This record gives sequence, C-alpha cells and structure tokens, in this order.
Amino acid sequence: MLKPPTIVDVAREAGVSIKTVSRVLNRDPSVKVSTLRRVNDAIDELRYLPNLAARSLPGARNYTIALLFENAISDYQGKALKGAIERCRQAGYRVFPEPLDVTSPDQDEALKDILRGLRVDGLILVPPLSDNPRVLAIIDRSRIPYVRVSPQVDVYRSAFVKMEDERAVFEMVTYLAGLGHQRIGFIGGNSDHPSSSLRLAGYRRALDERGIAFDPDYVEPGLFTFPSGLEAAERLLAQPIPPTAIFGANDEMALGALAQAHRLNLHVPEDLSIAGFDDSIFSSVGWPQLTTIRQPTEEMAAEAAAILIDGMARDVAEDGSATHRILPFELVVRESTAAPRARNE
Amino acid sequence: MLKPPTIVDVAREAGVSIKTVSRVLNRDPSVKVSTLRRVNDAIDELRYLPNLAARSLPGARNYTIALLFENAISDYQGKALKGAIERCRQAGYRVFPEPLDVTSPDQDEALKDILRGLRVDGLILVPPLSDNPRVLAIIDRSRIPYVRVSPQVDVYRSAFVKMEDERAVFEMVTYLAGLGHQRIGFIGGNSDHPSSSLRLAGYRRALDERGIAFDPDYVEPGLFTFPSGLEAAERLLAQPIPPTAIFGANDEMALGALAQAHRLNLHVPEDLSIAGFDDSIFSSVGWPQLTTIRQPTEEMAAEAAAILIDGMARDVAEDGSATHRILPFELVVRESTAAPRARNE
DNA sequence: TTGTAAGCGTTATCAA
DNA sequence: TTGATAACGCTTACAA
Repeated sequence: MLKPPTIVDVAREAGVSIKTVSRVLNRDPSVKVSTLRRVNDAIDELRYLPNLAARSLPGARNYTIALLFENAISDYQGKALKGAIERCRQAGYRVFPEPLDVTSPDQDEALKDILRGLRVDGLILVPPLSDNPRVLAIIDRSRIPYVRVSPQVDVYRSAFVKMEDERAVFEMVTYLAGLGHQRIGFIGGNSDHPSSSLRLAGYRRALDERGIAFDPDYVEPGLFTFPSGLEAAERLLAQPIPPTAIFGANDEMALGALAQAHRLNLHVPEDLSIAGFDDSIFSSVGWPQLTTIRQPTEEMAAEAAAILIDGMARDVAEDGSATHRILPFELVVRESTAAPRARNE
Repeated sequence: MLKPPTIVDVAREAGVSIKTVSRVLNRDPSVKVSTLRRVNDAIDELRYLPNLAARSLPGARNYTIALLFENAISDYQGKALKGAIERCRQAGYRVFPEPLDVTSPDQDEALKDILRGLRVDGLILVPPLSDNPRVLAIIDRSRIPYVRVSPQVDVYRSAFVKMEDERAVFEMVTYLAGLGHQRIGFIGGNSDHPSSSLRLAGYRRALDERGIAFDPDYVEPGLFTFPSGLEAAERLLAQPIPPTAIFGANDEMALGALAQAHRLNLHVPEDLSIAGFDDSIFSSVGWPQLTTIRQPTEEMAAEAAAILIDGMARDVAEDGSATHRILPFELVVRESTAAPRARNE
C-alpha cells in the first residue's frame, strides 16, 4: 500500500473505464446514476484522492489559486488566507500565499516572473495590494482572473468582495451619538488614501442625521499605525474643548488613542470613549478592550475564492458591472465605550 | 506567445535533447561545461520556467512543502510562513499552508486525509503543533519527512530548529538585574507547558548569578494570553512588597502586565519596568513600546525549509541526534525598561 | 451513456 | 557525456 491508488485502480474496482471515473470526478451529468454510485463506492473504498499534479498537466485547470499580499503576513492577511484556504479545501483546490515586495526596484519584473511561474487558476488580492495601480496593471496584462478584496478605487475594474464601509462607520458614529456623545473625534487615514473619504463620509452622514454640527477640528488624519493614532489623539485631546469620544478608522490607531488616554491619565470609557475598526487581534490586547467593527475578513476571502473557483471572475453583468459580493459587518461593543460624564456635556 | 515555453523549446533552442536540459535543471554534474552554458543561455533566452506539475508527476519529488499550523494564522505563524516561502522560492519550491483543527472530534482522520492528499516533500510544524503528541504520532506513521520549529519536548524525536530559549530568558533577567532591579517578577506559561520550565530555569540561573534570592511569590503562571498576563500582574503587584520589574514569557502577557500597570496608575518604566518575549507586533502597539527578545521566527522556518529541501530531515548523526539548527536571538531594548526608582530599593 | 487513444511536460531507464 | 523512449495520472478529443 505504498503507492496511493490512482484512477486506474478506481476504474478496476468499479468495473468501468477510467474515463467514466474522470467524469464522476468532474461531475459530468451524463453518468448513469447506478454507475455513479458504483464509482463513488470504489472511491470511498480505496480512499482515492485525485493527484492534482496529474490533473493540471493535461487540463485547462490547475486547481490552485494564489493569494497575493504585500510583504508581511499581518493579522488581517492571515485571516484572509485562512478563509481562502478553507473554502478552497472544500472544492479540492489549494492556495499559494505569495508575498510581494512592492518596494523593490525591480518590482515589475519580479511580479511578472511570479505570475509566469505560478500557473494558477486565479488570484486574490488583499489590501493594500487591491488598490496598487502598478500591480493591477501587470496582473491585467497577465490575463489571469483575479478578485480584489476590499478595493476602494475603481471598484468595477475587476471582480471584488467588500463590506459596507461607509455604513459601518455611520453605524458606529450613530452608536456613539446614541450614547450621548456630542463631540466625537475621528482619526481617519491619510487624505490621499481612498478609503479615508468613504469612512469620513459615513462619519459626516451620522453627524448630520443626529443633528450634530461637523467640526473639522475633530477630524485628524492618521497612517493606520499605532504611533499615528497616538499622535492624532494627542492633537484631538489638546483642543480647548476636547472630544468625549474618539473613533479610529482601524484598531491600531484606536489602540494608539488608548495609549494616549493612559498617558494623560484619562479613564476609558469614563472620561473618554474609544472605538476602533476591524476587530483585529489588537482590539482585545488593550485595556479596556475595544468596541469595534468586525470586518468579515475570512468570509470576504472565502467568497473571493468561490468566485474564482466558479469561474465568475471575468463575468460582466448586463449593466457592465463586474462580479461582486457585499458582505455584512458587525458592531462589536466591548468595554471602551460608554455614555459621557454629565459634566462633559 | 500564449503558451509558456517547455523543455522541448529549450532543447531545440540549445540544440540538445530534452534529457540534457533535464540534467541541467537537476544539476546533474555529468554535463559538459560548454553544453551547460548553451542550455542555460537558452533557458534565459526563452525565460523558461519548469512546470512544477509536470515535474512532480513522474518524479520522486513534488517541489512542495507544507507548513502545518493550528487554526488561526497568528503573527508568529505568519512570520514563519513568510520565512518558509522566501527560502522555498529560491530553491524553486512552493509552500502550502495547512491549518489543522486540533479540537475537532475526528481530528485524527482529518489529519490523515490531509497528509494523504498533500503529496509534499516535507512538513514544517510550528508551535504549538510542534509538541502535539497525537499529531506527531500520525505524521510519524505517514513517513513524510518533517521538521519542527521550537519543539520543547523530546526534541531529538525529529529534525528541528529552535533558538536558545533558556539563555534568552537568562540574558533578559540579567539585563534587568543590571539595571538595578532586585525584585523581578516572572509571568511564565502554565506549569504543564514544557517551555515554561526552560524559561523559568533561565530566570533562576540569572538570579543565582546575580546573587538574588529566588522568591516563588514573584513567579506567576500565565496562559500566553493578554488577559492571563493582566491577571498575573494583578497578583504580582498586589504583593506587600511588589516587584519593580516584570518579565512576561511572551509579548501578549507583557502587554497584559502593561495594561494592569495603567490600571494602577503606575508609570512605565519609572514605577515599573516591563519586558516581553517574542518581538511580535504586540511589542510595538503598547505604550511605551516593550523591551523584548526577538525570536528569529522567519529564519527558523527558513532553516526548517532548507533542511527539508536538502533532504536532511531524516538524517541522524553518529551520536543518534537528528538534524537540527540552533539560531541566535536578540535582546531588543525599547522604552518599557529602566532603572528602578531609588526609593524602591 | 460509455470507452479508446492521444497527449500534457517532466523524469527515469537504458542504451549509445 | 548524451539521447531515444517509456512512464507518471489525468483530461480531452473523438468514437461507439
């Protein structure tokens, strides 16, 4: 039993030709039900698993997709990878994680080489790669189908999966206002980052609906990093009339705001409410733990994989829009948010 | 130019047979230098890349290794994956990340299926899988070569890569004592976790060398999680004579200790020094940033991949020990440690 | 509804 | 030191 069983063994066991076994493997509907049963029994009996290398050699498919990401594998990217792997496993696909060094001088050539060598059925791009114009241009030319996760720019350029960004921010700010906060600080991304304007739009819409005047002094740019969040919070809290709540456009910046609060001996959430965005691992390694928005990261990557496996990445609807899925988010209330103190009002 | 070039194209271009090209690809020493040159020129000329699927079909090798990890892809596991991928790329190998659900009831069968379907040349196990006896037993039976990263138990059972755990703790504690700390708290792992005893040994040895008496009240078990670190620090700091420094056996627990310090309005590092272990992303998302031990995680996984690629995973030295590498660590001093206040002495 | 035969791009065998 | 040719396990024509 050293060698794993092949399609030939299954065919012999089931008393059919290998072509019929192949049909069963590929869900060809033209197989008689009784034959189908016998073949499936033989497959179970022998514990047969198709050899992917042998499958991809003659065929058009490779049963493989790659997940491209930028340099390090962050918490977010790890989740995406996990989601993609899980979904692929069910379909008999595998996934290659491919780290790209976007800073290297010969970036373009390196990427082309990778794409040529990969021989995959599709690509998943996760942020910030999803919006990297040079990378997108090269991939477009490679003709490999791809799906972007959480693209912000030119979303209909390709198939994509995202969540309702603007609405998530809207709900968080509405929640904070509902607690009684009138002065809500916002730490966004740097202004040239496309997602920033969307998130800011959600912030403004929530303020509008609650009848709170928009005050540009309560909006600070950040870099989606811990130190940038700390500095932004420093500026916000140095205002003559500081905010009673701060919403960071990701968890790391919110954690930075939390650190700044500690520095100023401000109690969270009594003196200051802080909310994040992502529900990353960071939201639970601060004290108190962060109220945040849970992004369906694993699910988004899983959907992206599904689109690729189903061969829909290239499809275009009648209205010209690419295949896409919008997934729901979740407001996760933890300990870092509460009603403001009366005297703050 | 739709189809990528094959070995046949290269052979034609170089004016040799495909077998000779194959020899060059596999570094067969029996190729004449002049022939070697011509073939390599043709390869460069055509930008030829071997088709891995075709390579693995007839051959004994699959040019693929898998990295097994438990459930989620943590920061640590992401780094390991990155390191393995990078090293594999250089050698023309690819890596499959394989998440294992160790909690599932049919764990064993699921793992066997995965191993059967994988068809890889080797496996890399990262903690905590490296010490999972059930997983190890099944893998041993599968006969697939494997390398463990940072095993703690029965290390010579297989090839492995690790760093000098005990000495890293020793150096950190020595560093803290050198700053003038006499009362150094230690948050270790749970006592049945094998790495705990090693790290504790390093702690005790450092105390010994500095002539500081060991006090069991300054040692608290933890679970390698943020909340467990917070609670352990709570107990340590509630002592009648609390420690002036706390060393957490990983960054998450150290971060928990940091949160507890904030809770008690203790200034770090003035009132309390805190040090972590791992140099994970967590060490830079607290305030102040943590002094820590940098584990060479990427390098360890890269070395594990190299052992597999070189086919040394099964080798046994004359003294009966398996192939292994011990990698150096690095003491990373940041802002969370300083000399204790004089009045604390 | 099922089967036969010809590849797919490599490596392995054996001969030259 | 090199080359012809048969595998490897599967899919894809093309038949039956």
